[in-house]
Amino acid sequence: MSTSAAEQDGQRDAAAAGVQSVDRALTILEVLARNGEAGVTEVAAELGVHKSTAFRLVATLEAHRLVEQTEDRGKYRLGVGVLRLAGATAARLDVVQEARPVCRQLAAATGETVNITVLSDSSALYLDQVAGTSALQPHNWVGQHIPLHATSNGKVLLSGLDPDALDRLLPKLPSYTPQTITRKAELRAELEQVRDQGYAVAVDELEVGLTAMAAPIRNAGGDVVASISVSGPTFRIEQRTEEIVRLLKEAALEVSLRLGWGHRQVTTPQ
Amino acid sequence: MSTSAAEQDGQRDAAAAGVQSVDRALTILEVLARNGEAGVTEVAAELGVHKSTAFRLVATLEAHRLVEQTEDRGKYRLGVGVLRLAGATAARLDVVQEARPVCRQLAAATGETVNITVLSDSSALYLDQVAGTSALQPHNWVGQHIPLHATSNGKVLLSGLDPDALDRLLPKLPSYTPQTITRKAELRAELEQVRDQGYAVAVDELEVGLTAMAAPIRNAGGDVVASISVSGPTFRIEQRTEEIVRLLKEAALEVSLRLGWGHRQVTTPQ
DNA sequence: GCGGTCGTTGCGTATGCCGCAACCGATTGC
DNA sequence: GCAATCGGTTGCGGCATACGCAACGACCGC
Repeated sequence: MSTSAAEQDGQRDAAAAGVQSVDRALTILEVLARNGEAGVTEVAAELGVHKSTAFRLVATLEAHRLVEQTEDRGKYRLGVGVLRLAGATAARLDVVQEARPVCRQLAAATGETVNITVLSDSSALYLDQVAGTSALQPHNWVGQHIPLHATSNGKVLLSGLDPDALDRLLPKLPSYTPQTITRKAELRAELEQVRDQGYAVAVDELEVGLTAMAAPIRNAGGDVVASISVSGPTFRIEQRTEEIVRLLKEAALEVSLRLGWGHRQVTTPQ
Repeated sequence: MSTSAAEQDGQRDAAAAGVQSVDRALTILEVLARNGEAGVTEVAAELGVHKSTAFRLVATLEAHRLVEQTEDRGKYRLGVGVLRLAGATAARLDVVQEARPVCRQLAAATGETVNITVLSDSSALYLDQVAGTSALQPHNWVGQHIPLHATSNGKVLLSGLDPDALDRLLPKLPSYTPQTITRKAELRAELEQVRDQGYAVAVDELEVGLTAMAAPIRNAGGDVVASISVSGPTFRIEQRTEEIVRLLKEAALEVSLRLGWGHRQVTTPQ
């Protein structure tokens, strides 16, 4: 808490973080995640600490392979250690564990990219991705937070919540393309339809030319705990919607069954 | 330094880590990645520090969402923050970029041409090539689409797919030389062998006089995302297969590690 | 070549972390 | 039902340790 006269950015929630040096080190990771690359001086300025302090912290992170420097004398960026940790994290989540073989098969059957998402912090957190056979990885979404109202996964996740949670999670509905749903009433109607038909569609709503379809994954209690989606270029998807929806719903059901859904009386009120 | 009477595992490289508390915190992440879950007491024992120290560190990690505690009785495990960081890392991950220095070294060590390929549209797409030291140079394959069943790279890429994808991708197996595999059953057996031994060989199967060997490159999820190969005139390769295979597998492993392939035993409770 | 910037390193100091011990809630044994 | 145990959590004081300072070498651009 020294130099309480930190004039630059007062909005940093510096307090309430137990160990100062660790907190600073982890903040460095977040800075690197945000900026992609950063030098020691830049990091030091962002933390409001001395250059040498930032360097020691970065060096410690580097010793654990969490960051790496681009060249001998260069900037720093996130390292492979992060990916190892992420692999262990994903392996721990039983949703991912159970869903992975199903995702593989779904990706093979449709030829498109398959994703698993969960609700996290008012957005859709992408947990896993299996690339389709068509081509190179279009985009790796894993770890990204994506708006709920502009994606098929998001709609599915929202459809599992009680209606008033909608206002709490999504006070506003920003627009990304002309197709993005921006009116609450329209979104509510859409979610109602998702609940009815058991899947969601998003055509050009997040990105023009990108279409995705998603279905809910339920746990033993019947709650929607995750969402599984198939996505690809609109022109490839739109001609095969029925087939993909069928495969998608089968896959979602399969994962739900593995998680224990349907094995006991479901007590969801109508 | 606390009393390093931690008798269990002496191999901890305690020294040479700049900031002590940060080093300990990051070690906690690694412990959690390895064990899946751990309590404060367990973590403290593993680090050789006091319970309270471990708790502060874990609490700081928790404030950054890198760990989270299970609701019931307060064990800790890796959190979603790790996935966010991984998303930022994966965004810049490029197979070619990560593989290039390794390819260079492999080309120098073997003196032969090294290639990187991925699966694309039912064939092997050559992404990168590093020429060997020999004067006798093959042509540049980069950008070419090459049949999957007649190349070592193709076999490796196929070996990462589920069996029924084979029929979809390769309805027919055209012949290029007398050595080309043209029967599905034979190809299946060959792929099985590739999976077992971790590399593939193709001798005179695409072009008479051309031999290639390839090994799989895997991403964090364990999928085969690319293939790396060493190729050259049959007469030069055939006498050094064991050496080349060893170097090749080392190189493939190195690239896989850079892409996050660090697979760990997960001791999830049954 | 010269000023500016960046990553890196030795050093002294007081800052912030660590170990101690006690607390609390839950679970177990008798 | 009570005591004993175990595991996570918290106040406190001493002292190790992480920090800021300043200087260095390397690089870049004017």
